[in-house]
Amino acid sequence: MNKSILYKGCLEPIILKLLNENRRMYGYEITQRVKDLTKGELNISEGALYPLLHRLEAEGILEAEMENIGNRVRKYYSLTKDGKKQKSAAMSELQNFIDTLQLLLNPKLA
Amino acid sequence: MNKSILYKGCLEPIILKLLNENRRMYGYEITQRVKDLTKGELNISEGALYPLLHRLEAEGILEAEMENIGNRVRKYYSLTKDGKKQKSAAMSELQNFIDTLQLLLNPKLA
DNA sequence: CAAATATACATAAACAGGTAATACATTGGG
DNA sequence: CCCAATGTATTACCTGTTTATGTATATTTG
Repeated sequence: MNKSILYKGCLEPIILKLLNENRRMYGYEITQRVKDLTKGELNISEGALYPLLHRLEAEGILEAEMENIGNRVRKYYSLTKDGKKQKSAAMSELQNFIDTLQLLLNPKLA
Repeated sequence: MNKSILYKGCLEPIILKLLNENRRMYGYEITQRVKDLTKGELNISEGALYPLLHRLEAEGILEAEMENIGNRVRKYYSLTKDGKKQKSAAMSELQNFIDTLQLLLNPKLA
């Protein structure tokens, strides 16, 4: 039905991966990067993104620094030391998930 | 966190695929088959499975026939003609989802 | 120059699809 | 004889989304 529901639970590992590769990013930048990387397939909504970033910051997985760009404020996020461990765990979980799906879709190649 | 949440939305296409390959299956059989195929990784809970089977039957995607096995009753499900179309749609959605995830995990191979 | 669009963050309500627990009944093995 | 496995089913709850709304600045376009 609604294919976007498939992405439930994927957002966190995606963000951790992007932050691992890019050192620091701000929210809007993440949405655009993801849209770009997925050729428009995946559009992260703000209602999903910002609460998640706040939660990850509260959990000590991310740390944030504000920066003024003209009259605007940007909030840059980056991985903490804990976040890097968390990132590895999240990535292998996601990889495992994909592998398991592949087992289901194509048992013969297992 | 909870990796099982990743599988949200995957249950329907998985069931349609299994029924497409096996002509007819009953609920418990589906849970065991999935557990088997995924080497114990994915355990479908009854609270997820039965409501979904009922919904798909109500939507005309599946049809059911009861069968007595000794003193027990089994409910076999199979795809309707509509269900076979639905199955194709669901499978390509799931494949697209996996491809998109791969784009995110490994942009260089895209 | 006004209007539309893009940038940028944030929050609340509603929703969907799960989990976990519970229930009930039959069957087979130790 | 009890307990695990088989088999269908329902319910309360949880979680991570979507959708809608709000605020504000910057840039493009007719």
